Amino acid sequence: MSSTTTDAKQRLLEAAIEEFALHGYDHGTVRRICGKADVNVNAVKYYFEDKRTLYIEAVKEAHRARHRAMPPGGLIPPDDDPNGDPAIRLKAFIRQMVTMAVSAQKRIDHNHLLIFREISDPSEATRDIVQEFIGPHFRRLNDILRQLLPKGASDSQRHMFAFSLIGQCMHYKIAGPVIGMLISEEERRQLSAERVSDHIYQLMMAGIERAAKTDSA
Amino acid sequence: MSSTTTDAKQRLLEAAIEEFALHGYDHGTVRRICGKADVNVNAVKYYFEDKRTLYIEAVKEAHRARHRAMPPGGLIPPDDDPNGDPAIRLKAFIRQMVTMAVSAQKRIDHNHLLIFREISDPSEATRDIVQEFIGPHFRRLNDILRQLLPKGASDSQRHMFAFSLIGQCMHYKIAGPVIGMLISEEERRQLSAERVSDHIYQLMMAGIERAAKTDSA
DNA sequence: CTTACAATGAAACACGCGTTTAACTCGATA
DNA sequence: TATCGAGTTAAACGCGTGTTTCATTGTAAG
Repeated sequence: MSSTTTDAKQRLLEAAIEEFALHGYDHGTVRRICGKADVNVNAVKYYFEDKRTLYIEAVKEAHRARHRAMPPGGLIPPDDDPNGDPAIRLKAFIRQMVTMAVSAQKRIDHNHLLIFREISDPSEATRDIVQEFIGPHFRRLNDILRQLLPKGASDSQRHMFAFSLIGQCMHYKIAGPVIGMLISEEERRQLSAERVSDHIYQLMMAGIERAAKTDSA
Repeated sequence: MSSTTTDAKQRLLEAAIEEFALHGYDHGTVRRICGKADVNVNAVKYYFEDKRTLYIEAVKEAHRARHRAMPPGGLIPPDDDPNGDPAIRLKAFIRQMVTMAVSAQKRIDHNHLLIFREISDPSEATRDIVQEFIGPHFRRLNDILRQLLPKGASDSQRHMFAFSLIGQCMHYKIAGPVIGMLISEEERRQLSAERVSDHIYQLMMAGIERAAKTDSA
């Protein structure tokens, strides 16, 4: 059995996910990764040729790991019925994304962190990530919005709504440190995933309803 | 006359703004900066002690430069009357921010780039930047929102509206590359600063009006 | 027992970085 | 003219990085 080799490679991958999620590709060092994985620095060349390849494989592994451990609370909820109430689906979508954005600090989910980082700081692997990982979610969001927006809404109109939603959710993660400097710590605690996601939901629904009115007018 | 010294220091600052705006603090190298400024590497120690101080001074200079070259189309329009129609002020605020976000590619404005980078990728200087530069804009936005939102709206409620606005605008810059991978190039061109800012304005106003209704109910 | 080979380990290499040192230039001043 | 000091220059230092080399281990096959 080549159990040890698989173990070492797997440990290396998981350590890389954590390292790159916390520090990004550039700031992440192979020495720290190997330290976490308890393997020699040479292992990265042995198993992955170089740092760049290790990173790409780590992102892919993070993707696979997320699909493996989907329930409960996965990104694509198993009960997201395409024929369900689109408003409820939208609310759930927002809730999940905000939770990812604001709660990634306490319950550290390196797989999610890595994806967020890829979006805000693209690397050579971003094209793959977008196609394999982000694309499906973006299409699902667009499906929901298509049902909610008036029939006459154009693709670009719908996409702007999608970007508005995504932008709001991601802002709490990306600008997290700056937000912490702009408001008091006490108020920061009040911005729970529940409150924030509800706010975004109300805002989106209000905009959608307005679009419906101006469209019919 | 100490014209040459001032020249060298100024050239260093401007080169640093460009370098840090394009590559960020970590990726920016003092050697490249000195190359652009056509000065010796030691000049950064001579004039600014070290890289970090040079960076902070560069950001401050970028701030000053923006205020110097304010009209036309500056971030804080000279005609932003605190007593003017808050809806119009909001529209202008959004328009300016979106313009910064989407047009920073063609007309390279290193000063703006530097600020955006500070928000999405904080450095040691971020605390200063937030206090001196971002804070005033954030407060101005909150002044506008305070006039538009119902009296009973809490601080955190108003702040969430502010973050929603900022998040939407910044998303077009931060997730620019990913957006380019999600939609066609033709549609990408359709997302002009005018359309996007109008969309965000409509969305925000709809949300504000809904808040007013639910508040009075 | 010997061999073969995957796996590991320790050390060094080559490079770029920020930083520092020390020498040099050159105009102002006494 | 001699002196001083601000400005500038070239070279090196110390460090951390990704990467490479080469020796060593452990295990399975011949």
